[in-house]
Amino acid sequence: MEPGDSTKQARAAAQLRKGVLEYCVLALMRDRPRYGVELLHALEDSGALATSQGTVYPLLSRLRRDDLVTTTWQESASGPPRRYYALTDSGRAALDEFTRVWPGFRNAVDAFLATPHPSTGDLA
Amino acid sequence: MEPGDSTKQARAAAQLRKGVLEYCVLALMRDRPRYGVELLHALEDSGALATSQGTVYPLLSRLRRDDLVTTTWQESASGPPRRYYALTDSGRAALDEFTRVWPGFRNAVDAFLATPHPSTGDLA
DNA sequence: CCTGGTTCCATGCGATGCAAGATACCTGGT
DNA sequence: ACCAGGTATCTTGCATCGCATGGAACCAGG
Repeated sequence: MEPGDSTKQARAAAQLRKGVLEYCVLALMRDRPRYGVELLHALEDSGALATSQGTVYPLLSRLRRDDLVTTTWQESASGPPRRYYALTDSGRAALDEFTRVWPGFRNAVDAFLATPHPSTGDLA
Repeated sequence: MEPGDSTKQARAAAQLRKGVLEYCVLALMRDRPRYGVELLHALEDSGALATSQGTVYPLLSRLRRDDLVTTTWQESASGPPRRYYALTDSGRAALDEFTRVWPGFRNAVDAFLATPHPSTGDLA
């Protein structure tokens, strides 16, 4: 996906990311603290959720503002210090919430796409 | 889900809807033309994608503006006339695009949520 | 000193969902 | 004729979010 890509497919994928990215980032921190570029690379590797720094850093700022993550600076062997992001209790709760909500949402979309007649309610 | 609901769960679901609603509405028109309130009820029935008129009508306006749907007025036996929305070729193409993109996206999110270690790339 | 790689962050724009309100049509009761 | 209630459409203003762009700081090597 090149930067200047503005095809319909890219547009659909872009809209799709909205709101989900936040929780995928939280999920990445579930095991251990991560730093910005690390998260960026993990999202890139996933393919469908690849994004840019201009998206991740404001997102991380919001997470910190809402007390979903805490941060600690840590020296790096090769490069400037890294700011590591770790889940707070609120952050873990939010992630759990999302994990509960997601399957229902996913199945609903699957139903709309799969079924020829996703049931308007009537059958007459 | 009450109107004034602002719990974390509702917030997560709201963010989730972004970008997906458009294509679910298109999917609902796949078989036959539908009118606003009909679409609204179908979304309500799905549970996870329930929304309000203030969301659906601007969305339908955008779809019409982008030539993804065409509309025709039709009398109703009980009530004011209804504006029926039908897919255009572009609309059907957009729906197909989304149908192609969605599984990859869905699986990516599933992977992030399910796996304890969604692979930062390293395995050492 | 200067180039290049790594890491962080802020600004401005466009798009989207939503609450709230406004308008119009039809039916039925008084 | 009048009014209330349900059906159906649409608009306005707000908050949020993803993203392109640009900038700043730190380290290593030539």
